[in-house]
Amino acid sequence: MIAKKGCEHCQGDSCIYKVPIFSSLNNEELMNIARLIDHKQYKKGEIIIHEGEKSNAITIIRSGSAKACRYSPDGKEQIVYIFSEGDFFGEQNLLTERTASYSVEALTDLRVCTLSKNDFQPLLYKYPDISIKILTELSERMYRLENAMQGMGVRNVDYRVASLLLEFAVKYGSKTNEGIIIQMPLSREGIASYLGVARETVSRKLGQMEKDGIIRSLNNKSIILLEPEALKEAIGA
Amino acid sequence: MIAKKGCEHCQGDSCIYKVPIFSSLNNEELMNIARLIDHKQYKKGEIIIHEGEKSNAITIIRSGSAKACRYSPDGKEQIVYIFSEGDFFGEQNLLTERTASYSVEALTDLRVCTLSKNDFQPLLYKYPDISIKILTELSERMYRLENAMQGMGVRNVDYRVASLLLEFAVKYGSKTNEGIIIQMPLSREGIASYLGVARETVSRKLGQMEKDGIIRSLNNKSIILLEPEALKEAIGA
DNA sequence: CGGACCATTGATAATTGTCAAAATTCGTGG
DNA sequence: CCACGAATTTTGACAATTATCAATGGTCCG
Repeated sequence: MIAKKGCEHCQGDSCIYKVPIFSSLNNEELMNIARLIDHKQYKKGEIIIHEGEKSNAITIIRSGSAKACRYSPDGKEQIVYIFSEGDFFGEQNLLTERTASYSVEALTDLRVCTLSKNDFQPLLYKYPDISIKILTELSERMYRLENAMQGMGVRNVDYRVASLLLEFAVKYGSKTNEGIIIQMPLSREGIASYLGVARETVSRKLGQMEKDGIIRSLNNKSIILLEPEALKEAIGA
Repeated sequence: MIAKKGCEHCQGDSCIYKVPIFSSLNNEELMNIARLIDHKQYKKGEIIIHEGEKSNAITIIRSGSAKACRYSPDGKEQIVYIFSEGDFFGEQNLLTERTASYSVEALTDLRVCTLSKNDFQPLLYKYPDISIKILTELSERMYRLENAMQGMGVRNVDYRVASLLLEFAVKYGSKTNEGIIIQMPLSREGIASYLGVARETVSRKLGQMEKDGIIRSLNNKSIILLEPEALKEAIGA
């Protein structure tokens, strides 16, 4: 991990310009905040926070992606979020005294901004819009968690795999004349750990979908959705 | 459902005095807000919001409890939250244009306060503390959802039943010399739908725990935890 | 007391997890 | 650019867990 104090290298390209939570502020306000921000870089595989650790900063992703996960005592991993550019984490630490409820690990090389608790809290009072943006974003995340909970509670694995592909198609997909090509942020093992099933089960389900002509797997990191409509139907949407 | 406009019947006992999200305000501020609030009552079993409906108010529970649930097309229910006194819902509607992501049904007779979107939004700007209180509460809920997700993803049913009993022991339990007696807010079917398993499986697991001397079921609505420590051990805490 | 509703139990089936082995993919260094 | 070894993924066989269906037994409340 490499850290840089302040924003002297950003030259108007600071992360705060592209982060939704600051989007309601004007230029001068942004400049003031920019001075409070530290920049850091991580290599793929590096851990940014450890579950259970005390942290005193909010971290905002400038580029790259990361997974947030929890581990059970027997070592099983459950991925709870996938963060990409513009997403933030560590906000719990700003409000409560709770330690991190998940670990965050870089899925790619990662550039982030951090803002310490002491610097951040006054901003919430000074600019109520920031709180409201955060509330909006947390609502969005809760919606996803509720969905995931429902998926794991009452849906079978086919449904969950289909949901995941559609979710990734929106976030990491681009249209081609053959279908939607998805740059998968997770390995098969990662997918398994996101859906709460065994790695082998993911292989089998994707294999079946490929036989059925719904998807085509180019390699371990990209999948083409040949029949997105079939997936939407499978999840009843 | 019975509705009363304003707070003329509350006589200083308005819900806003007992609701955490307003706890940072002084008396005069509370009085001003009290005038914006409507009171409503529901009978056990009544639906307060339907999933998918548009709603323009935040609802705060004054007394009683309610379940928030989602239904899949084949009619399976997944309970995502259980709300009791002081909890609120509908806050998504205040910030986004999204329709309700879950239905809410009264588990007991219920008294609630509601505050309309139009009245509530200005408060967030006027009193940043309210946003912060809501953020804190949402963080709490996300923590629970993340836990639930992990439970459903990587834990077996024994673990989940044990977690539920411990969760309920804190919220709905009282100490006796025999153990902790829990007034269960949910039927066996409700427990099943909260944990994402079949009703029969819950019966079997609780039956096994009773055989093992860990719990004693008094009737369908109350359970005594004879060996809370055994449960804590079962969840690895 | 009776009837409706809810919970339990048993038998069986379906789905998914686990373990082991083979096949593929990936990244590095020549 | 190719080849090689490591890592990841796929496949198969089997086991374990839980869902489902059906019947029985309890409980609650008028």
